[in-house]
Amino acid sequence: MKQKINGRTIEISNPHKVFYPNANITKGEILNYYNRIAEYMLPHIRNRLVVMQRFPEGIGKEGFYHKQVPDYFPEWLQRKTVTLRKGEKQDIAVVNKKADIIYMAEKGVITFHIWLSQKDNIEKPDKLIFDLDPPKKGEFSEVKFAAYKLRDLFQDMGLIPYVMTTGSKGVHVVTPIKPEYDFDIIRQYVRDILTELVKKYPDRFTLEPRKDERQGRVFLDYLRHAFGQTSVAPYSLRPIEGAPIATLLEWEELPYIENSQKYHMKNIFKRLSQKKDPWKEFKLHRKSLDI
DNA sequence: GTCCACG
DNA sequence: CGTGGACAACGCGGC
DNA sequence: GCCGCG
Ligand SMILES: [Mn+2]
Ligand SMILES: [Mn+2]
Repeated sequence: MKQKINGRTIEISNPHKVFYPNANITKGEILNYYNRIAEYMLPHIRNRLVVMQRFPEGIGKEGFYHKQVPDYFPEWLQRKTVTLRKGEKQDIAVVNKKADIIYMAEKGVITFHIWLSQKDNIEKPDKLIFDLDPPKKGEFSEVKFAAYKLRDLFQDMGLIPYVMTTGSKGVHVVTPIKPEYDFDIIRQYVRDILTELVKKYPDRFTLEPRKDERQGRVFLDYLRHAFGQTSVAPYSLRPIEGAPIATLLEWEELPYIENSQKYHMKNIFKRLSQKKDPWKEFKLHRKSLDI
């Protein structure tokens, strides 16, 4: 079977292979999903380097993260050569068009993880991302409490924070910024800010990286702010039964969200047909940080 | 999903 | 010619 | 340097 997109012909293999065993979702359905969702994804993923999380045998078998684009990927898929901390070079995939998403999905990519910077300015992130997860199963309300506190914090700084489910356990609070500072500067800056917030709520928040030291507190994960680190792309599927999706929200919806997997392959298009883009103004809301 | 050494 | 097995990430914090 | 973590 073949599909033609953006003038590229993509050969689709094994469309009937089951990728989500429990729900019986096939590779063909995943490709159909990415075909339909691409227009919503592209504004957020375009011009960014991506790490592919691949499950060529479905989520019932082991998957892997894939950064170095293999030579057998087509020449039309853009690579960006980056130098790792250890000095080695790596050719990372860049998403520019719908065909890029579909090609990667054809190669078993279920989840797209994207850089916080764009391809022409890879050293400088254009958004802040804080990853908030429940300290224990079923404590999503703690995640929401943390999200609101971060929202207030950034709004008070004159910034415009947004919120999304990750489709896994928690949420991301994402704030657009002008790409003016390197990752290391940003990370130190946000860490200092969060340290103050933790002082205010020492029994609910922590910056402790070791799980067994968190003691029921929400880890305010700021560690995505580093060169080469990624976060899940908007509208990416997750490799979890039920095919949950990282979904952009309005702050006004958050009170009614009870878990991170509320939106999934079976209900997302109903939502999209009823709701205007909750992040429509995201790029317009990039502000300078006062560092 | 693709590659390739090996039978 | 067919196929089993190899392969496909990395940066940060803290000890 | 290595482990836990995402
Ligand atoms: Mn998370
Ligand atoms: Mn295979």
